[in-house]
Amino acid sequence: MARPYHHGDLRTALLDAALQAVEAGGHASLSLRELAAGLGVSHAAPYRHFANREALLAAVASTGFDRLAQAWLAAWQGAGPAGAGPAARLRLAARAYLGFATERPALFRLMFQGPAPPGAEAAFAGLQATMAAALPGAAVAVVKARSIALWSALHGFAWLCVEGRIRPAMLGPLAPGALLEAVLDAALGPLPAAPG
Amino acid sequence: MARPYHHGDLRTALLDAALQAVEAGGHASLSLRELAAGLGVSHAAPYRHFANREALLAAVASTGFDRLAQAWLAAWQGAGPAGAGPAARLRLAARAYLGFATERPALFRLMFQGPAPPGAEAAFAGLQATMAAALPGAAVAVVKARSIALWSALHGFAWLCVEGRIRPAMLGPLAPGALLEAVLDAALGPLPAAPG
DNA sequence: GCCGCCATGTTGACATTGACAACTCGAAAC
DNA sequence: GTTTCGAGTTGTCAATGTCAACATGGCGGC
Repeated sequence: MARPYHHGDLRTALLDAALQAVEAGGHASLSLRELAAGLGVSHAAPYRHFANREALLAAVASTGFDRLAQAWLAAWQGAGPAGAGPAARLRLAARAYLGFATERPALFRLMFQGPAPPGAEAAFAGLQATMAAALPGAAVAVVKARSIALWSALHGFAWLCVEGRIRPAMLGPLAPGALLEAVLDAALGPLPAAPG
Repeated sequence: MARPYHHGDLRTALLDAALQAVEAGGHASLSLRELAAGLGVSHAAPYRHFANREALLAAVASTGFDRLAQAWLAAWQGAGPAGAGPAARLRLAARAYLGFATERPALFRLMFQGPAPPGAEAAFAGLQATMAAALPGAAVAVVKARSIALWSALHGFAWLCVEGRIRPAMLGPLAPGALLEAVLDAALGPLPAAPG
């Protein structure tokens, strides 16, 4: 069965393969030629679908943001014991953010480097919407400030973990679980309790 | 005046040039050959002093951590109105961290990518020492947890700013200055007031 | 049913780069 | 004065991103 001249859906095939390659070896070692060879097309075929290497990586990063936003919203909407208050749900979403980063470290690294790909702002908008729901009646400026503070703390902790910058030797008597809770407390800040 | 066969101090010359090149164009576009040509040596000369490109970049990152630690300690030790309490001094140090990141964005990006270069842990140790001074009598585990929470929040905010992920359009009615203060408040957390 | 268009792939080429091997220079040690 | 060896050079190779020129074949218009 000879391959047809036209691949059929090379664009999505490239995206899938690139995502896999990034997760496997990091975006730095991704080679367009290797990718093309793996899909059985010539080394210049990818240029029919992406202007250059950077554009392909940006597309991969974009799908990463879609997944991250999805994970965040799923944790916020679906989960938690019935009747859990916004504070508890926000904490679950924050855990989802950290879980995403630690489960897909290479994708996470790619997502937050270079110019923001499409989807990045939408992901933050999701975070902000949940923060608004957790702070009923708060002023817009307050919600935005708290959202960025939360995002910063979560992102910083995730990044430092993913890059291996928080070494067990640095923790001393502090248990990793306790550290996680302390970081979450600081990141989330004061929140109103669950409504009775 | 013919150049002597031996450069004299090629290693430090390479480090200086690499630092400049990184700050000018980012570490991704740094080329060993270009660097060597700029210093008037052959394209293979750098390999006598650094195992590979990565090793040179790691050395640059290491000096970056030295400077960051220095900036942090200087802000903590030297500055502030006389008699300022630990909380105010810690806030100044935090501002110094953010200032470092925004003034040398490309170096900052390099420093926090890949394996931690020598000097990275010492820089964090400096942060932790100041936190310990700002929380007199606190348990070691508490100091460590608070230090990492502070580091995470600062680093996350700095990174998002440096990468242009916090766009003015996202702020709405929130003034940038107010955002900075809010992030600092959240990052620093509750601290004891200045001693009478 | 035939034909031409053009998106999609292919081949070929080029410059750049990181990296290694083999050679050479010259300053310092003896 | 000779030797040694760190430091720099030349030459080379493979891999890669990118572009230009060409080939293919499916689809719409006739």
